[in-house]
Amino acid sequence: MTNEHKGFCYHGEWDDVYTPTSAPAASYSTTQQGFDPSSYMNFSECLHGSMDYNSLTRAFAFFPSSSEVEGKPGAVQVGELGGGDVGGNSETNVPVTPNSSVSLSSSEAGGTTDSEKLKKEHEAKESEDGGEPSKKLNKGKNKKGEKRRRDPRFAFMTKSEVDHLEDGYRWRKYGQKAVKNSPYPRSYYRCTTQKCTVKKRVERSFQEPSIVITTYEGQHNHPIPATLRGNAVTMFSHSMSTPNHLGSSQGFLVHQMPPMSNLVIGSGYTYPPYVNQCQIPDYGLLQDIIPSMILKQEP
DNA sequence: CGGCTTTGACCTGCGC
DNA sequence: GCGCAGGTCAAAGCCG
Repeated sequence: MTNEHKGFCYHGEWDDVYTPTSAPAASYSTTQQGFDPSSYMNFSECLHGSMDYNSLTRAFAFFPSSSEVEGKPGAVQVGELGGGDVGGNSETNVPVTPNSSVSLSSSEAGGTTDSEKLKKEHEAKESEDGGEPSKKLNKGKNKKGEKRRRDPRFAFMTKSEVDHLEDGYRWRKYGQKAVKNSPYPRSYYRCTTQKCTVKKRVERSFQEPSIVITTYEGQHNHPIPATLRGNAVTMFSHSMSTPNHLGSSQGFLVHQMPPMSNLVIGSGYTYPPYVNQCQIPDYGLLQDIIPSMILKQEP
């Protein structure tokens, strides 16, 4: 069988989860302007702590569309990205790409938008953080009544017949849930490395069952285990960082990033919700980009 | 026996 | 306040 990397990718923070069952009110579109190849990083860097998630936004482009969110490929829902806390990754001091631009849909341009709503939610959360915790987890976690922290995340879509794609790390499945309006369950994985809190969710698009949506949450604080088959990570890293591949991949960079001027990394850490999503709209030659590590084929 | 998956129960957040 | 859905826990079972 064959697996293709679908190339959709986004990253964000907790609530900006891709949820095939929920439809956002607003849609965003991005322009197709210049791209700086030097801003690319490889996938292993994405997964590893050597790269921060904001860099990822520079490495990919993204294109969330509300009309596509209902489980279609490349459809993502982005939510709040603020919060000032990125799961302890306060080192996210990312150089800003100056000449990015974005064109927003009318729903974004005026009136009450998702971003506004999310901003309000963000403000509510901030006020909540500053005040009394309204609710507490009481299952061992958050024993001190701390509000649950949410790590930055990114996700990508992969055309694959296998749900759990090899990415170089070792994962332990800790849960599986049925997803509303989807016949396919969502699986929850944790990195098995001690003290590594990275999680990932794997689900299958119910509209395109061949597409696997993988959402990573958090950053690995350890090297990739040396148990990879065929040094796949190296291959992947090379592929992902080779401009020729990018150039030949038929629109790997079709979509441009939103204005980075809105991207404030650090203490402020506010940027528009869509900034953290990225998508590779063309699925054609992504096998050039994605190595066998991810595109591994099952017998 | 250790590591992993499965699965039901439980918890949290959110919308109505 | 209630119900729903997502997320997590943890016991039980499986497998090498």
